[in-house]
Amino acid sequence: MRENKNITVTEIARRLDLSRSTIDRVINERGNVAAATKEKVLKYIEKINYTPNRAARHLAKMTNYTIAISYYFPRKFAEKINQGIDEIYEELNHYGLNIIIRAAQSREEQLAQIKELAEQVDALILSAWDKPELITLINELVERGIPVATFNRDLPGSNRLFYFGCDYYQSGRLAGEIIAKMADPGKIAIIGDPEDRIAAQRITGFKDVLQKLNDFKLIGPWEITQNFNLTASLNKEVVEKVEEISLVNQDLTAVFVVNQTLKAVAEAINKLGKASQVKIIGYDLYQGTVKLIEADLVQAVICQQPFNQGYFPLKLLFEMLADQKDIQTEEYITKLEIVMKENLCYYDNYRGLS
Amino acid sequence: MRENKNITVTEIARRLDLSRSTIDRVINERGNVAAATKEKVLKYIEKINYTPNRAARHLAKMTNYTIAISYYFPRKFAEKINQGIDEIYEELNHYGLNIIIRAAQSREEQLAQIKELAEQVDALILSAWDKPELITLINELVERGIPVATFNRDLPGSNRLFYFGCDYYQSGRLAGEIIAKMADPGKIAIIGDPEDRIAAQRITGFKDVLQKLNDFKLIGPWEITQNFNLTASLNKEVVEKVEEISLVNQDLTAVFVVNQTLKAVAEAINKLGKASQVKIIGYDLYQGTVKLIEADLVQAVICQQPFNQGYFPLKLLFEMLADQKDIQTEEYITKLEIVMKENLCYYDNYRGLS
DNA sequence: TTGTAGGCGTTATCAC
DNA sequence: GTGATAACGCCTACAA
Repeated sequence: MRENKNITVTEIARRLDLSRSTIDRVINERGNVAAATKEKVLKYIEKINYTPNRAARHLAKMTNYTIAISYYFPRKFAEKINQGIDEIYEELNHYGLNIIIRAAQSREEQLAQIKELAEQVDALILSAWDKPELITLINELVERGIPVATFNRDLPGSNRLFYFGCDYYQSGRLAGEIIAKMADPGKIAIIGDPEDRIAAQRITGFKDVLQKLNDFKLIGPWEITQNFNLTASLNKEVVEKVEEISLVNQDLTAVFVVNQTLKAVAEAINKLGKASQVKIIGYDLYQGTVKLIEADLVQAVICQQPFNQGYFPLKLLFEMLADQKDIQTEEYITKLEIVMKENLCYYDNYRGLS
Repeated sequence: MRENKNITVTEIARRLDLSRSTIDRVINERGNVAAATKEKVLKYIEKINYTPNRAARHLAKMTNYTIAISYYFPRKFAEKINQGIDEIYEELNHYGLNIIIRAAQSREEQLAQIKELAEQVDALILSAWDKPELITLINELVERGIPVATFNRDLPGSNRLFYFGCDYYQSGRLAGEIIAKMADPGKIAIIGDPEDRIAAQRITGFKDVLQKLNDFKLIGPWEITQNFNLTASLNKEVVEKVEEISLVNQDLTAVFVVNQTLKAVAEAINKLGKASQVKIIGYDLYQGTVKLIEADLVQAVICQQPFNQGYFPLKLLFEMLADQKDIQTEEYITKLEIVMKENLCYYDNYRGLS
């Protein structure tokens, strides 16, 4: 049984025969309290397990914090992030949370936006590509006392307060396990850009799981540049590349797609009539992915809780600013979720909770 | 950009040249307001999109609601439920939420507990087995104005306000899909008690997915009574049954375990040296399940967000009571999550968020 | 070093 | 019908 004792500062003051402000001084460490008094108050507070009433505190302080979020994501992924942002805004705007969202269309635009945002916010949350210039900027902000957190993509080398997102190495391992359990013995092609830090981590994890199994031989990775706005020509390039791979490797039984070319890859395999023979695994739900899973062209996709990635960084930072809550860890690692046909309904346009 | 406008009742009163009380009467529909005045106020409120400050409201109302939770679960599952309960208590106890948890050791004990709880709470949340007596009791409570919600196990035929938990039919379908993707062609044994409503739903879903595939033949279900405290003798009974099934069906390639006998089943298959040939799928993480997955004796397990099942029913009911928020649907369906070796770390002793 | 007083935005009670 | 006025628990001057 958890019960609200409802003891107030006034009540404590009455019982200890002191004034409310003295209690307040002790609680909020404002100084100017006799050692003996302080001791007495602390002891009593400890004893009755007092915690200040959040509603009253917010009301009295009338704090107002503006937190900005900057990212550069594919549309469908951004939508899910935004759902999380909307939810936490709904919960906390009455306690003084203001949010600025800046969705960039390119990496360059993003850097400019962050510079601009820095002047008008109490905290910053961003998902950005590694860039020495950006790291310097972030460290400057932190120096200036503006807390910065990263989400989805961490920024190694920077002094960001914490990272909220998935473990990409582990997500590679998970993909490896799924393929090992579903694919027939044979060759597995890896599609992705190992120049990209995150893709590289995934590929490493993937290899670590599969290389010790005798059933499979890994080929690739084939570099296909990561691009959110898959153009027709790029799409064609992917299709041709996959066709070639499949032709050269007749014993191809799986494709591991690390970037956003999942749709093109699946279409190529399907066109060759090899859909039932070649298993395809990828990441995240982008435009078109849903249909591929429904059509059994893609066996599974690994997701990383985009809703939470929008929701929690804001919550954590706001509670730090407004309630002096501590950040518990510098890495909040999100769950890796396996999405297949029969649980797809919970990930695509899911209007349920969390 | 989402920004806090911070318009107060006092401000509205000033602008409309009325008193705060009048504004309050309109907002909270207390009556005694001239039609014209009311109209004017409503229009203005609509225009500026006013919503009352939650902190101030909580402070002024000083509401105090006690919500009780009653369940009867295996230990490890209950632990996860409790984590969710703790979290929401942490968040809302300052706004007047008190919680009573009653974990029963048997169905009979649970019924008695619910009767007792009914006298001292503002709302009730329960996960209980179907029982005409219980349905009558619940309906009585609802009649008396005490909202009742179900979680994990719904109570069909009752007037509960909402159900929060998973779709068991769909969880059966998902198990079917996983097995279809992982198992070699052959026979699939179903272990579970079809007398139990939930097991029956899972089995139906499972069959609906697999029966149309030619690769597999379903056998069973074998009734093994559901029991949370798997005794040594029951364990032995399961092992013997599985050995027999495996012996009679040499082309057994998968076992679908609907109840808590997962560990016994896996041990039996392992003892027969058929672990690599026979894939095993089950539900939830119980004592011992983790080790089975790590040892590749169980391929995957389907989970249903136990944390959320503890967290959200309380949140929803409290916000209904304290903030007059509406319950949006009478069925909040939780995600079905696939847990395998490489994402097991996020489900077992996971100290991350959500 | 300690105490007093007023206010945050809302609700509730009373008087006009 | 309407308008004062006093809470709720905490914080922040300012006074003693």
